[in-house]
Amino acid sequence: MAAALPNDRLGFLLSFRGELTGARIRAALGVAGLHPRSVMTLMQLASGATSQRDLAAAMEIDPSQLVAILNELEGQGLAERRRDPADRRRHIVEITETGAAALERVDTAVNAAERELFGGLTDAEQALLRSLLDRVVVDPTGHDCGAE
Amino acid sequence: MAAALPNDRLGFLLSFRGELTGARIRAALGVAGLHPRSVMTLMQLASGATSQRDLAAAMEIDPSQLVAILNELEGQGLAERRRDPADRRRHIVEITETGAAALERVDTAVNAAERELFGGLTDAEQALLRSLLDRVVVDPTGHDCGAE
DNA sequence: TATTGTTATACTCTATAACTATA
DNA sequence: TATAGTTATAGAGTATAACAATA
Repeated sequence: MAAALPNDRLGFLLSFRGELTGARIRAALGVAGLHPRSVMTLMQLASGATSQRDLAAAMEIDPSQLVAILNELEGQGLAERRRDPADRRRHIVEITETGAAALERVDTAVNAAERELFGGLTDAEQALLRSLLDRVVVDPTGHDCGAE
Repeated sequence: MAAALPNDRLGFLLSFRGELTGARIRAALGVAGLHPRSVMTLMQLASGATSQRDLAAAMEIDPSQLVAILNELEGQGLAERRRDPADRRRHIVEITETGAAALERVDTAVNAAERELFGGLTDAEQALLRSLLDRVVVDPTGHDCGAE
């Protein structure tokens, strides 16, 4: 018997809709002329200044990848690196006022994107969708399923 | 004011859960030792034989990308190419019996993955999630969101 | 001249390891 | 010796253009 078609499967549906939603969100993140990864970094920095090591850990990326992102952000005046006087190996990374302003423009664009994506759902339905999604993939531990 | 944090936004939640779900599904697709793209190709071929051009169009990938996928599938005996006698430019692509058997193993693995992902939800809740997801991104006009 | 499949090229992303400067 | 940041290199994935065979 034929295997179930992708479009009939809830897992595929969630994966594909998530991909479309991600693409729409990423397009909104680009309003400030920034890469999505740069915006995600600014969002992290908005919570407070940190070292590059901690920042990379929070974003779950390798510290070496963060270098290029921060170079770009610093070149655009959206973030700043300065040496930690207490440990001169460390960089303290901070968002600038310009960076915070860019983040606000991005925020407005993301709000618009979400209205567009979820505008067909009532507030109650959006809350329901959120609660259902929160109960998916509840236990990612156990199998790393080496998709290598 | 500070921008909303990613985790507070339904768009980010859907995107991230979709990504996790996709990773779990792709791991399941790998049970037959195949790349996800190869499995997706076999799934398309299960609907019937086509030319490479039509197959690429159905999968929304470039025909040149399909070449490597079919080389792999043919090398493993899971699909076959033969010239179309009516138009010798064309290749007719078909799934083999071995390919169909591999697809069934994959199907079983995907079923298991979906039980794992959505097992915390009742059947009614799964149906609800499906219907809510179907109503997201209902109007991609203006943006190029052409999934299916 | 147009179309089908193929090859070649280039660009992005990512993962990893080696290097520097500090501790 | 260990750590923070940086640089360099290689791999996967993808997008595009050029190409040969056929119509």
